[in-house]
Amino acid sequence: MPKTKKNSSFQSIKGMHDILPSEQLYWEKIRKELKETAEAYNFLRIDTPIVENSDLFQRSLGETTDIVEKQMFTFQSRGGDKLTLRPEGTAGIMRSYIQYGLSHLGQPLKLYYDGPMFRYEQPQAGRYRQFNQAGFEIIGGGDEPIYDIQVILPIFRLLENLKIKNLIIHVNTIGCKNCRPAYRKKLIEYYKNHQKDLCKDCNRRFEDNPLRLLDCSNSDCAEIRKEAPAILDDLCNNCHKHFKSFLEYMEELGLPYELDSHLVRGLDYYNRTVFEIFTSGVSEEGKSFDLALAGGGRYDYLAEMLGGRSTSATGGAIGVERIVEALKLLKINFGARPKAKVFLINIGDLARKKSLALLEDFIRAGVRASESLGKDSLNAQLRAADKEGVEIALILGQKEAFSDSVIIRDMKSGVQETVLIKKAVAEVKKRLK
RNA sequence: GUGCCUGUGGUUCAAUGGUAGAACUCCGCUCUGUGGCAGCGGCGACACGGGUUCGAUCCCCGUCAGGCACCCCA
Repeated sequence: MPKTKKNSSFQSIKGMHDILPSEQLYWEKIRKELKETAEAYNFLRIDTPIVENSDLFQRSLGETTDIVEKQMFTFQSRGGDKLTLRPEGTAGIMRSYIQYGLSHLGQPLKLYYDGPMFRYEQPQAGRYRQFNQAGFEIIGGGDEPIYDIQVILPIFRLLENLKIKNLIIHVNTIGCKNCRPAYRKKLIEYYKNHQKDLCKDCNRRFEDNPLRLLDCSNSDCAEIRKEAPAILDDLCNNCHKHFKSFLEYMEELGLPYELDSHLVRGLDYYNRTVFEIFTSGVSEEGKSFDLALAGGGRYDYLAEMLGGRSTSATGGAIGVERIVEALKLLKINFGARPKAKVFLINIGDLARKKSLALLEDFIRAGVRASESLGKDSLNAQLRAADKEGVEIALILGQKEAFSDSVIIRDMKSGVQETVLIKKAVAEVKKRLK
């Protein structure tokens, strides 16, 4: 047969990765911890669609944010609606909250979720175009800082339970609609005099999003920033009290935090408390890393922005791929997948027919069993059994098939015994004890 | 979107301006009813397109993909 040369083959879309069987242990563990943590802290699960109206994100995230300007996967439906693959989880949840009047479920309402998000970005380490976030939201019930803490706590505990070390919570406040505009003005005022010394990115930020001037890493800009007004000095009374109280809770709980006056989140819907959680360290290969694992903040204006009643809210999300990345860097493993205990070997047509039914008996009895029905030789099948590391092999050959019996072979000792097929499950169970 | 680096079997790596070799994995045989070891064998690759050349996997350009950094963020 002449070989046909493939001149094209499919591969996954840029920035969208497969989670292969070899990685699934991480994901299973994370999902399990997420569910347990969320339930321990009384959060209710919510799942919202992956696709929403583009307007939902435009209005909630802000027209001039990077996400809306250039990172959304937007398309038109056959009906002509402009739709977008969700770039984050909060907007959809708030939409659902308003749509179904979820305030009736009680206030505050604590919700959690996890699922894929989409952003059209340049992929690199720990950054994908399709990625998974797990998040916690607390909606309604007032804007007390204790709710900010109640979002940070489960996120932090979840990371802790996954054995991720060196966690540090960067916190800041970005004020409210009363004090932020004044501060913004002051900031612009200050930077206007230094505009010519700023890097070109900062000149762009100056126009679009002045708060972002605060986290440029350019050394000249950093120099200028030293003298820049700090928002902490310009908070209104309420915001000041709010943040102070928030910090007191952090202290009280002994959570490792760091005041980071440059932390300003990119999305418009945030106000007051903002936070990001990092882990850092040195991998076994000697590579040092500093990973942002989670982030969030208060978003008291979002409900109104979406046409709902004014409702306080706060939340945060974890980047699941980032966690997997951290677990790999830290060489954290969670044990192996449970293996099959029994391997069923068959030789000959009659035996093969009977072995399938026998396999069913084991599955129904809750004994993990494996087989290699496609192989013919006893050797090959024993080898396969050995590779799977089973304790017991069942050999169903022609002779046995005729007498409705089967050989039970202890793989370690090599001791064998022939029993009737209908007694096989019971006999094997006895041995596995 | 920008800059730098990189694309050779499933994986990790070689070699070469005259179309490629190994290790591991996988499959088979030795062993047609008894595994692990060993020996032997098999499947399997130059990302794609164009250019230079008698001839390109190698040199050049483009595309795509990956890595890193910026931007931004999870």
